[in-house]
Order: sequence, then C-alpha cells, then structure tokens
Amino acid sequence: MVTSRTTREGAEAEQRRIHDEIRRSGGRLTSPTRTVVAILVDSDRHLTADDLIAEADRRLPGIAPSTIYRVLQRLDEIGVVEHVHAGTGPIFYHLRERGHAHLVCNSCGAITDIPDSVLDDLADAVHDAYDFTIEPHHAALLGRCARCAARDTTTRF
Amino acid sequence: MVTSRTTREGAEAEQRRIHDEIRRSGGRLTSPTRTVVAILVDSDRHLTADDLIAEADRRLPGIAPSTIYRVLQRLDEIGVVEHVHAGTGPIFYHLRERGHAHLVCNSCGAITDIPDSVLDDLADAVHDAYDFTIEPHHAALLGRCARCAARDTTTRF
DNA sequence: ATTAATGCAAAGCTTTTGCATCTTC
DNA sequence: GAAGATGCAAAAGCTTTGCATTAAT
Repeated sequence: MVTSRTTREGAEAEQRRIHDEIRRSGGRLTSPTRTVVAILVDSDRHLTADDLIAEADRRLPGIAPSTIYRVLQRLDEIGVVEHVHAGTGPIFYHLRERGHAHLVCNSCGAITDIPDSVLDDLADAVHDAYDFTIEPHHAALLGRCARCAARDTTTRF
Repeated sequence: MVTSRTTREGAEAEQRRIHDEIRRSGGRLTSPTRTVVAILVDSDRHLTADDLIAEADRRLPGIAPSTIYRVLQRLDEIGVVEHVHAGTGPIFYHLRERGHAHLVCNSCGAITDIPDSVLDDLADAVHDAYDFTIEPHHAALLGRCARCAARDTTTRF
C-alpha cells in the first residue's frame, strides 16, 4: 500500500522534472518507467521493491518485477532515487531530494527519518581522520527505538 | 583464507572464556562449535559466513554450511560475536570484544575499523533528540574511501 | 536419558540476468 | 530503424528451515 503525500502541490512539477532528467540521461519514457516515477512522487514513505511491484501492478497490470528493479536501478544511477540498506531484509527506495538519514529499529522495524545535519559532525570527523567520505543516506543507523527499548530485550537481528 | 592474528598471546584464554560462556548459556561444546570459535579467535579480519564455511571445512571436513549459520546465530545471541551489514552482499562476523564501527567503501569494498568513540557524539545527539539508541557496530557506514574517490566516480551500489 | 546440535536437502527471500520482443525517439 | 526498455522465465546469492540422526551433558 502506498500512502499519498500530504503536500500535493508541486507533485506534477516534480514528476515533470524527473521525466526531463530521464530523457536528458538518454532514457525513454515508457509506461512502466512513468508508473514507477509516479508512485515514488505520490508516496512519502520508504518503499521496498516489493511495495513498488505491488502498487505498480495495480496501476499497470502485468508489469514485470524485473522491470521495477531495472527502473529503480536506472533512476538510482542518474541520481533521481536513493536506496537505503536497513540491515536484514529488503532495500528501501525513495526520491533523492528528500535527503535524510535513517534510524531503523531492530526490534519493530520502524524507520525514522533524521536530517542530514545530524551526521555532519561525524562525517567531518571521519573525513578528517580517515579520508573517508560517508554517504549518510546509504545505510541506516541500526539500533533500538524508545518504545522497544522500554518493552523488551528481543532483537529481530 | 583466514589471516592469523598478530597477537597470539591470550588466544587460548580467550577461547576458554568463550567456551565458558557457551556452556553457561546452556550450549554444548561440539566440534563444529569449537571449530567456528577457533577460527574467529584466530582471525583478525571480518569474516563472512562463506569465509567461515570454507575455513571450517578445511579444519573439519564435511561440516555443514547450515551448521555454521546456526553456530553464528547462537554466538550472536549470547553476545560472543557481532555481525555487520555492509550494504549489498553478505554479512560480516567478528568477535564482540573487538568493539568498533565500520566504514565500507562502495567502490572497492574495503572495510576500515574505527573506534566506537567516533560515534559517541552522534549517538548522544540521536538519543537526546529521537530517543533512539544506536548500535554503532551493527551497520557499516557506507561511502567512499580516499583512493576510490580520487580514482573514479563509479559505485558498486 | 535428555536435550541440544548436526547433516542433509529443500525451500525462502530478494535481486539479477539472458533473450526474444516490443516501444520510444 | 536503431537503441533502449520490457516481459518472461530461469538463475543466482545468501540464509533459513524441517526432519531424522548423532552427540554432549
């Protein structure tokens, strides 16, 4: 299921902007690609490939899962989407402009977005000390949310 | 291949300590379990299940891959080992006492250990602002090492 | 004797790939 | 009509699981 975005304004413009980027990169605007883009623009959540597959099949029945993966890969390559590894389990995708890092609870799986800025100091320190450039969006910070910390001691993994 | 540890001193003691913990938790000291523990103690690297499987089969021919996974899972549960998600690809395992966070380069895959302390400020900030307790060892920080940053712009994923 | 741990084989989950066909530019 | 994108089906990578058997306590 895909939750629609609260702010609808600008959604069309955003979609148009993405279409342009796809074309500019040499890509073609096919129905599957349009559909995936539309879903991403419509949603304010972090979607797995499976989420996208389900919703895309609803909007464009018969669309192939492998197509979704390939579209996501292309969009990732041209910088339109980003993906997040959230520990065990599938990868999450979202539009790139929504730049933020992620906290993933190992107990309940909840994903909390946090502003990039929270990682700025760490990124600077790591860059200075190790000459390493962190991509703060790329891997979730794993741990335990307050509710689960209070409730029990079990870990999903 | 398993690189032996530089410091050999204390390896036996460490192994004995781990054996005790296993017994204390109700586990039994079988040859497969002993073998996996020995490999982890002998190695100073981050090993994948596959690394462990290969080396274990060398030391105890015929050992089943599923056994390795189960042993690792148990050791993880009782806190003897930790595992690290390094983005795409397999999980890495190491003894828990070697507490450190990880930088993983998306380009060359190199893993750099960094002291926990580098993440202390971030952990505090996240805890204060979001009531979330980061487990700094659990997910690698993904990004790009200096060498790869200098060399090209390609990303493995 | 109990109960945990193992081996084997099969399945699971997520993602990738080969190839013939269809679309978009 | 050339190059890219798709659908389908099969495979691949990593890990888990069921179950009968073996081994540790």
